[in-house]
Amino acid sequence: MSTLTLYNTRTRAKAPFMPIDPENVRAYLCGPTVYDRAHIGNARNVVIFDVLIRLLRRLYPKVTYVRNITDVDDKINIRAQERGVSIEEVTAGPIRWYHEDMAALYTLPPDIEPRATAHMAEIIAIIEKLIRNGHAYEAQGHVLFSVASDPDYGKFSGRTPDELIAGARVDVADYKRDAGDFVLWKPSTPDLPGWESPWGYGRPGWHIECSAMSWRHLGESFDIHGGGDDLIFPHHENEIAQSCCAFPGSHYANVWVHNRMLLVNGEKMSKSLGNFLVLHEVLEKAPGEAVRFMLMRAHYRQTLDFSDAGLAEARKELDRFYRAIQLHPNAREREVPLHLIWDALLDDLNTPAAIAALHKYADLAFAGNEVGAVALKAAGKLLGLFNVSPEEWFRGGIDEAAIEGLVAQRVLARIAKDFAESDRIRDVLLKDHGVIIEDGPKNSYTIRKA
RNA sequence: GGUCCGGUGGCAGAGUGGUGAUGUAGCGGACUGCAAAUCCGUGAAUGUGGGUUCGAUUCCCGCCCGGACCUCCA
Repeated sequence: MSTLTLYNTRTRAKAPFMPIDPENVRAYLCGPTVYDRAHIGNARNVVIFDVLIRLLRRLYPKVTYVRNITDVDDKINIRAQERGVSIEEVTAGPIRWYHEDMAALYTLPPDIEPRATAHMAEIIAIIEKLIRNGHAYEAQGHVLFSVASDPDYGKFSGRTPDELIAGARVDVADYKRDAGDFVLWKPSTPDLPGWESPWGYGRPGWHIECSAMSWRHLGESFDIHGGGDDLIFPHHENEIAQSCCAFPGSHYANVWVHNRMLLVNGEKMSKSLGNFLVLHEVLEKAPGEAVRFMLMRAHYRQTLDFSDAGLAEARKELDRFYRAIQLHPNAREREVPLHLIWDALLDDLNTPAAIAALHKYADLAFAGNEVGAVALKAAGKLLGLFNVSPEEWFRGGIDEAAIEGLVAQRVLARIAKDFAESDRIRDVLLKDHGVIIEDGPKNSYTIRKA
C-alpha cells in the first residue's frame, strides 16, 4: 500500500506520515467544551478526522483515537451559576447531544473519550513538574506558565515574543510576569467548582487539560493531533509548551492536522450575525449523510461555505451514487481496483478528488458494469458513506400506507391513458406527501421522497 | 498594525511548468404520453500588471479583492 502524505502545521509542509509505532498509531483530537449544542463547524472537524481515522485503520493494524471532552470551563461555570445547578447537570445534556449528533453524521466514536474532570491528578502532576523545571510560577493563587522560560515558545504558530506582547489586547493581569504567560491553575471561590491542589482550592486552565489527557492516554509523544485552525494559537502553542517543558526530550505531537473554518452562506458564523448553525437543526432538515458529504466536498485546508445550495447539491450527488448502487442489487463484495480513491485520500485527504473518483465508479455502474458498483460501495465505505440501503435512502420516512390509494389510482389512470388524471395525482403526491413518482416501462413506477 | 491563507467556468470545487478534473446549473438530442432517471453531444473559467521560461493557471514581485489568526472559539 502506498504512503499517506499529510500536511503538517508544525513544518508547514506535506510529508509522508511515519508513525512512531506502526503497531499502534496514536491520534488526539480536541473535542468539545460541553455547554451547548454542537454547531456545524464542530462537525467539519470531527468528520475530517473521522476520514483520517478510517484511512489509518486500513493502513495500520491498530489506531488509538482519543477525543476529549472539556467538562470544566468558565462558560460551563456561568451556566451552572445561572441555573443554580452543578456543572455535571450542565454538561450531561450537551454530552449526550454531542454523541447523538456525531453518530447522525456516521462518525466513529473515539476509542477513548477522556473528561477533564477525571484527570485532575494528571493535570496537577504536570503543573508540579513545570514548577520544578522553572517553567511555571505561583502568583496570587494562580499558577502561570512562563513563556520566557521556553525558548521555543511561539515557534509553532510562527510568532515572536515581541509580536505576542504587541498583540495583547487585553489588560495584563498584575500577577503575570509576562503578558504572554497563561494560566495553568486558577483559584476557585467556594461557589465555583474546584479541586484541592498544592496551590489551594481551584480549577485548571483550558490548555493544560489537553496536555494532561493526551499524556495519560497516548504518552509523552504521539503521532497526530487535530483541531480547527483557530486553535493553533494559543491553544496548541500552549499545549506544546506545557508538554515539551514538562517532559524534556518529548515532541508532543509529531503531525498537526488543522482544518480551516467554515462559512455559512458566505459569512462567518457568529452570534452577532445570527447565523450560528446548530448541527441538530441542520440534521432535522437534511439526512446526516448529506451533511457529512457536504463537509467533504471541499479540501479540509480550504475554507468551506456551508450553504443551502451546497447541501442540496450534496444530496443530489448522493442520489446519483445510490442510484448507481441500486442498479446492481446483486453485486457481491469482492476485490476491485480502487486506485483512484486511494490516490486521492493518501494525498493529504483530498476528499474532493475522492468524490470525483466516486463519480467515475458510478459512471461504470450506470454503463452496466457491476464492478463499478462494487468499487463505488467500497470507496464510499472508506469515506464513511452509504450507511443505509438505497431503498432507505430514497424511500425512508415515506408513509407508504398514506399514498397507497393514490398510487393505485394513478396506475389505473395510466392504463386508461387518462394522463390528465395521472399528472394530477403526481402533483398531489409531490405537494401533499413530498413524494416524487417516476414511471418506468409497462406501467411500472418508483417512488422517492422529494 | 503584525502574521498567514486564498482569488479557477453561472455556482460549487480539484489539479497541473506544456491540449484546465468532478459535480451542479444551461443548451441540443435519444428515451418517455409528459416528466424523472439514464445515455449521447455541446457552450462556459485560471483577479490584475510585470518578471523568469521555448512555454505559466502553476514559480517570483507589485497591485486589487476576500478570508483567518493575533481575545473564548472547531
